[in-house]
Amino acid sequence: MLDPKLVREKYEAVKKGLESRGYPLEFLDKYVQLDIKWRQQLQALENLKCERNKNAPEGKPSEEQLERLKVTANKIKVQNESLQLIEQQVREAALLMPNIPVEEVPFGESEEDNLEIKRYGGVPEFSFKPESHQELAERLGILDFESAAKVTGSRFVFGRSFGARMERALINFMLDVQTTDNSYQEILPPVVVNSKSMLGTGQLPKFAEDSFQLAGTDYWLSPTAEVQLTNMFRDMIIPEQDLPVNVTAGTTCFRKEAGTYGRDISGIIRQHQFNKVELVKLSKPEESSEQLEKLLADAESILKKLKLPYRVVLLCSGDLGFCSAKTYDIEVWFPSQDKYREISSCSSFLDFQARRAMIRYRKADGEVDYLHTLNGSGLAVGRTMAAIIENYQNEDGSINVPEALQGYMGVEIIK
RNA sequence: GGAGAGGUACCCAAGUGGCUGAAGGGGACGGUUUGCUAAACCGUUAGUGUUCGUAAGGGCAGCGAGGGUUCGAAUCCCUCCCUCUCCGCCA
Repeated sequence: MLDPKLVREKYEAVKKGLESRGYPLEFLDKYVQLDIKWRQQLQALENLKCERNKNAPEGKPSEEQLERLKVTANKIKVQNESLQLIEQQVREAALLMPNIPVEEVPFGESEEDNLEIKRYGGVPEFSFKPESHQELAERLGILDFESAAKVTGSRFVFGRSFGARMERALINFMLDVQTTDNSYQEILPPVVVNSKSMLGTGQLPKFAEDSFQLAGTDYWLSPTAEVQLTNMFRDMIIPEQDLPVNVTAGTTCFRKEAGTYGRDISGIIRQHQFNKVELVKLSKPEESSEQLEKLLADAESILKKLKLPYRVVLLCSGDLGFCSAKTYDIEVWFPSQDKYREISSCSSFLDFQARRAMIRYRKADGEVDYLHTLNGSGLAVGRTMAAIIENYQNEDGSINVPEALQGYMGVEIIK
């Protein structure tokens, strides 16, 4: 949620920011109108209540007094109903307004306009035509799409043998690195979350169709551990000296992938269920920009250790996620597709989520303010496995195990 | 799933319709005393949200959450959430 005061006082800046990401300005203006109306109605109600409180009788009121009190009470009731109506509208409008990009975010309309920041590792050269991870994995019998189609449906997969083992190895490896080298606290959260949490991190109300809701309940299958790790701190005031908070979790995530029919239909790039190691930071506002760089470096460190070639792009305004003010995507090289594909997304939300979820901090002088939230994948596990299979393939269809993973896998090669 | 008990401020806890935005205790903080510490005594201690205001400073809300009854609700009624105890079932 944007700071309502910011919208009131810096209208032009807000307008410019929202416009840059393609948000329809009539929605903004509608919100502004509602906000003005809401404040007027609020004042009216509060004046009535003030009057009531001033005239409150000490004990039992006389008949005459009672008559007057009833009149006021009725006025309050009517005014309150009118206020509630507008309040609901203004709240809804506010919850549907996206965050404003920070200054350094390049203007652009789509993926095409994202800014490449850096590349790491050369693109591997193969003396043969590299195969897709799906072809390789199915032949090796480590990924089983047929069973998944039968038991569940499309966009699900069974890992088998070293396919199952590598997924587990990667989760352990990633968590070990993040907890040991980069000092995150490891969390094992529920993967089922309630609507309030989904609202806090911005999955609701706008993106309900992207997640699975458990029938007849207020529960959702979490689409990302960002939801759990951020909402853990909902409605809390954290002492300044405890910041930054760094937490990580390896969880299973569930997404409907509505509207992606036909995209990435083969392989494990886009699944309804996947594992991800998530990194979440809570930061003092003045440090969040620096913390985003750290977060990015923490995510990158996994790819470096696995010796996978990647690049980092800074998302343009039009490609930013709803809550994000600034996002770096890390894209790993997929030889079979001859391109880089997203494997991590590292974002700073400023106080946007903190406002929704009421996550604040107390400064040394006692003042309380919203903190900044950040998160990033460190990394998407299935995609990492796919990238390893493709980048480490041999001509005979066997796959070398990256050195960093050999201890976790117990083998040097999968064949 | 069945039966019961609860949720009040940093913690414990009193409070069953107006004098309660809240007794009492603990803790914390400040002070008196003391060579220092402890003890004792005195004092302070709802943070917060929101709105009006350049500000100073007002207003309103707030006793798990949301509704309702009432001139008036921590207190009565309804729904929901959470915690605990016992029984049943279970990885």
